[in-house]
Amino acid sequence: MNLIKKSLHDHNSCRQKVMEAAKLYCEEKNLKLTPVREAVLNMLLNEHQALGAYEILEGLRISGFSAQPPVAYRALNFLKDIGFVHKIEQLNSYIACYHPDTTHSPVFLICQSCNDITEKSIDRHEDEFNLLANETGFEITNLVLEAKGTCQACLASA
Amino acid sequence: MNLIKKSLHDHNSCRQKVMEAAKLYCEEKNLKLTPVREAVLNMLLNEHQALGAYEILEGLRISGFSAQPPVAYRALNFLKDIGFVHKIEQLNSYIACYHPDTTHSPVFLICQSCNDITEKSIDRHEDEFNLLANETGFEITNLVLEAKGTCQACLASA
DNA sequence: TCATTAATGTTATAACATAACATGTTGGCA
DNA sequence: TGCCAACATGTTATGTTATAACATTAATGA
Ligand SMILES: [Zn+2]
Ligand SMILES: [Zn+2]
Ligand SMILES: [Zn+2]
Ligand SMILES: [Zn+2]
Repeated sequence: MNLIKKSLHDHNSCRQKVMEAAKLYCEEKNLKLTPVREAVLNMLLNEHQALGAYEILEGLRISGFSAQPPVAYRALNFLKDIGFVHKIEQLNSYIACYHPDTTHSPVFLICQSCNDITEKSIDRHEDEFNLLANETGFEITNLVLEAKGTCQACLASA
Repeated sequence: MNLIKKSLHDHNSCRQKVMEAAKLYCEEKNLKLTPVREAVLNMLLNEHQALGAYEILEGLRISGFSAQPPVAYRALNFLKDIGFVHKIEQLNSYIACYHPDTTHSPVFLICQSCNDITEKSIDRHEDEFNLLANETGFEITNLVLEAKGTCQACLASA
């Protein structure tokens, strides 16, 4: 975990803000942010990094929830569907989104050295992908954009 | 499988061309395209679609090779490392590359309706990703770019 | 020849994910 | 209130993907 980065922002307030947003969103859409779902989101917000489903599950077990795999996967998929969690495909792991307020195509920068993951965003209507896809009449519904490499901090300390 | 597309090009010659290229490449780089590796590449070139590691394994078993998982994974990883096979992260499956001659960042268009996968390519030095990454001093070593959606043929017949 | 490296064989297990069905909870409506 | 329908959770079992670890064999080249 990138400790420098973690300390550079008011993590507590950032966590609370997103949790509030999630509650509001669910209220508006008449969806339920149940205890399990809230616990999963909270765990991901706390960690501020990608977690595997079985790590989530372990956290749920500790918190007294049922700890069978479907419990974790259901909560993760719910949160993913409403845009508050993204799946990192290359890592088979899940990460909280800190700017879920807009429809966005997340771009993940995954540092292979410190495991820190940065979420960036691209404008879906200006990106190369829709251009590429349009050439062949392909209609995009979902984009997975992940870059592996080395972050600035790790490059500097190498 | 997209039969239209498959029939639109001389698949046999395209397969042979890539296989030749792979042999040449390995010769030049002093790498060995061993029987198992060649069998795996051939299978992927024949199918012209993404296959899971265990489908590959079944093919190997039929061809008389040892059929334990590591056999398939080693061959797939070898072919991936030299750029003749790509992994589709969203599908946990593997697909042959038909233009492995240049260093390229593949972009996959995955049709959710017919399962056809189209590989496109972006210029690594002009793409948005390096711009995004550069902003934060991140150095990219590998890109995963996958779009899910609906292909032209499926859109037309819907 | 003999040491070194690369490749393959083999067993076992880890890690990730879902099917299927039972049970509980909630909220509307007769 | 009693009932139903929809949703959420609990639970068991199993499916799917991938690697660790170590033994064996094959090729390379002093
Ligand atoms: Zn996001
Ligand atoms: Zn780093
Ligand atoms: Zn390619
Ligand atoms: Zn299609």
